Amino acid sequence: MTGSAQKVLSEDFYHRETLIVARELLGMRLVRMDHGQRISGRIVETEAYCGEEDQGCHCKAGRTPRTQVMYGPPGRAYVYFIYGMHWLLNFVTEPVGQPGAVLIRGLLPEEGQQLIAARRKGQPEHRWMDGPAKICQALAIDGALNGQEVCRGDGELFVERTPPPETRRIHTTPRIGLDSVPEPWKSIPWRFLLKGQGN
DNA sequence: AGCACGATTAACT
DNA sequence: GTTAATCGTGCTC
Repeated sequence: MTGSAQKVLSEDFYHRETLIVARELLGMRLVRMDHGQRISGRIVETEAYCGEEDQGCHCKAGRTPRTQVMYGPPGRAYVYFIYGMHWLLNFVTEPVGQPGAVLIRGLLPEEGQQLIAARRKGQPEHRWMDGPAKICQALAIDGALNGQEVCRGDGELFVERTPPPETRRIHTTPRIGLDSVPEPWKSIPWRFLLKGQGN
């Protein structure tokens, strides 16, 4: 086993409460393999979507072709299309049969800047991946990755463990874009942000 | 078979 | 602060 493989978050990491996974993903390094080259960034913003009871979660509709992957094993990508033009990346959490996912909303670029710049044409570096759809654009992520394992170092997409950030750098707010979702789901603070370096 | 709406973004004023 | 762009999904008829 190589050194880098040991740093890759395994299925066990995702096989936990969605809120825990969303919080602990902050600071970790998301890696996208692009034709043998690494594109990566530190995760600085996430949101938790927690099962059928959560009226902000797609799983409120139950098991459908779209939500199927969230009911499957953890450590998979849930990638879906929205607003007729954008892809969004999530990681599936919780045991099989218990749906949940963490939306990746913000990354600070670390590797592959040249490749990112080519896809985020004309944008300044601090705007490259400061939104969930921008991440998918920068990392060339679309529906083809839906359902793929993200807990293997030899995959196209995975996360590497980093030293945990200081607790005081972690902030929470309500989730974004759930205006028509009923309370308490609309206001519950399930958005997690890592502050303090570059944001 | 048809339709309303959305876990967004960029480009406006 | 506002708005258009654009289409898959899930619900209704």
